Amino acid sequence: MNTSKKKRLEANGWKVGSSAEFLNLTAEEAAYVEFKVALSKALLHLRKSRKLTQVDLALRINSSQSRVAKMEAADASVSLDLMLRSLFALGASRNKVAELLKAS
Amino acid sequence: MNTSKKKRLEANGWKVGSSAEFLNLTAEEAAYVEFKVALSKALLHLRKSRKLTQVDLALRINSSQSRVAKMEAADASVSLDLMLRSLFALGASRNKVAELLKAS
DNA sequence: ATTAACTATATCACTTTTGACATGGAAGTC
DNA sequence: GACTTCCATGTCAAAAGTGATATAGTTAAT
Repeated sequence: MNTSKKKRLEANGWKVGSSAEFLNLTAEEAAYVEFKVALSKALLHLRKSRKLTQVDLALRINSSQSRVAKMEAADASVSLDLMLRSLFALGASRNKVAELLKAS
Repeated sequence: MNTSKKKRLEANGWKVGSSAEFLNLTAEEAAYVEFKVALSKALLHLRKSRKLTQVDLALRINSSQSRVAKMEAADASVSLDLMLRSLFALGASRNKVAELLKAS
């Protein structure tokens, strides 16, 4: 990973280790981040397809517009739990979610 | 839902509402729980197939044996984040996880 | 150029999740 | 029985995630 990418990740709150520890974490950490990004895209698309605003969705899940925005930005401060709960709140089935998660 | 099931869920820390609020939450909450259970089963099977003990896995993910046990029990106190991170730590790919999540 | 509607980003008190630890139970070995 | 290995469950201080709020940026319409 180059320095600028590392900087970018760190700037968004992602912990980026180094050396051996870094190498150990990379594969699973990368998978985690990719997974989160896939969820964020799915969320955005599903929300749009439902013709809802971020505020609409926030109300449905008892959250706030800012949190929805962060979910869709795959921000490090949001959990996969919240993102998945949101997808389910938008009516996505478990199978649908599984489908959405497949690598593009 | 009958009373005994409700009691069981509550005893394990699941919040079970009632009346209208209860009805609203059911579908997505059910999807969430089913999702978590699917992950817990996948975790158990993957760990076993790798011939690892709960302690082994705990060490790999910088967690503890008790947390792993709770993950495999789909305990309410564990996040999907931790469970997914664990799956990735066991070498599961995003596609593999998507596959595992399909309803049986 | 204003206004209105929607989204992005930052901060913070409060809540939930966490690893660690303790302990008990189950299944096997000697 | 005593010992070992593995898993289940409870508790708790510390860490991470949360909704709320504020505010700024964007897009479109009049």
